Amino acid sequence: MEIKVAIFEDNKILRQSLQQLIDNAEGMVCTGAFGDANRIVRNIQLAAPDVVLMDINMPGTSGIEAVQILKEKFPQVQILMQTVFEENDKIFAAICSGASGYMLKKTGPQKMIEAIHETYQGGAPMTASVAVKVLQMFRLQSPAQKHEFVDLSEREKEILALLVKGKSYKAIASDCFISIDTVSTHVRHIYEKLRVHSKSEAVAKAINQKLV
Amino acid sequence: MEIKVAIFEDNKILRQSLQQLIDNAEGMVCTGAFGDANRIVRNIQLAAPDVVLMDINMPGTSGIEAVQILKEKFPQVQILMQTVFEENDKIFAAICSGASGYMLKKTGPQKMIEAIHETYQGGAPMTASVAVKVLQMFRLQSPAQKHEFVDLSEREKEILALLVKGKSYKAIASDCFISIDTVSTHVRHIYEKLRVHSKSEAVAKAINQKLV
DNA sequence: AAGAAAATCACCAGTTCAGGTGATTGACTC
DNA sequence: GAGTCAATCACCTGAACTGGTGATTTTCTT
Repeated sequence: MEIKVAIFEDNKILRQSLQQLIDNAEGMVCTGAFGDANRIVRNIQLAAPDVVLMDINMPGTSGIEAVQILKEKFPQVQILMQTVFEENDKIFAAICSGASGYMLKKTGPQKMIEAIHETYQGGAPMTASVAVKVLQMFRLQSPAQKHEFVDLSEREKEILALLVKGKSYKAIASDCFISIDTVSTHVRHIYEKLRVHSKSEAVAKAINQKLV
Repeated sequence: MEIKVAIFEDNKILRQSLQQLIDNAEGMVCTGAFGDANRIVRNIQLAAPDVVLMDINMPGTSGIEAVQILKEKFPQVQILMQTVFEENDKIFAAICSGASGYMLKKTGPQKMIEAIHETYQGGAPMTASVAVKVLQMFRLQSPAQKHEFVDLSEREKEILALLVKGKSYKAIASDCFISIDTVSTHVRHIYEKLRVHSKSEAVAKAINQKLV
């Protein structure tokens, strides 16, 4: 069975050459080529593709929005993003929206065909430079916190969590069935352990260090 | 100039066949092949490689630890991880420690040579299944929050940032060279826009939605 | 059984905050 | 030129918070 591919690309020349490339390739066929993503739902129903080639910059509905719509309505369709520039935030947004792969347009035809096959098989083809950026973003996101080892008691953690939610001492007292003075004492202990001196510092530290 | 490659791999057969593969390939040479990462600093100094092939599971110093050591002492060396299994946490740890690429051992020789070249050129070669896992992890980590689009003025963002740092109105007033009453007014506007009613709620929202 | 730690309560003084009203200036828009 | 909005300042009240003291009970460790 051939892989059915749909193309969304506003540049007519590029769109037609992609269509040719795909139709001439072994094992795949282009079932639709569109200049924008405006009537995407209907167009996808018409083309019934396995894989979608999606340009990220298009007039009207952007490629990113299109991915979100597609992934919601046709989650089985695999999406391969195409772009000229390697913008961090675009890459980030596309991946989070559910794109499977991310190729630069300067990619050669042979590599492009390979990428489509890989996408169809559930892979995640990425242009080298994009892969590097993804790993970089990955590293930035996670290792931020060096757990300073704050040893809060259960009760203190509970109260800290309520503080983070924005509750007042009074509300916490009633939530925990304790007096407001007790809350105040716990909070003081929390401040000592976190080495802070206000509610907002405590909240910031709690979130940043994932204590809650 | 040939690419100098060092191998860390506890399985002798595999180590030797990798060495042969590299020595027979165009444009690269194996300058060291080691069965463990125990004396890694000295071994790296001896081999002076551009690219290191690192097995993730080794007796003694693990591949992950070795990556951390290498990236600290020889940050210019690119590291290509090799493993039999696709364990999420291992992949995660290797990437965060600074590995450039991540290939399964079942990868064919031709692909392996390509991956080494790509690593040397600053790329991030990944076996398809690994790339998919990375993107999955990526999606899990970030998309928790739907940016509610809060339109704070520059001044308000500035003050919100100081609130997050745990500063009091008085401290903010003196930092911004404005009166405490003005701070209070700005804070009130911030609360309205964020639809919160206390400093700690505002701080929590600011951090969670990355407004600062 | 002694000691430590957690959880609870109380009182208190001074500070800070939340939210309400009202007002001025300058920049930008229609 | 009228209207809007950001930024600024002022005054006020009641509520909330910070941090200090001291004390009791339960639970866990040694």
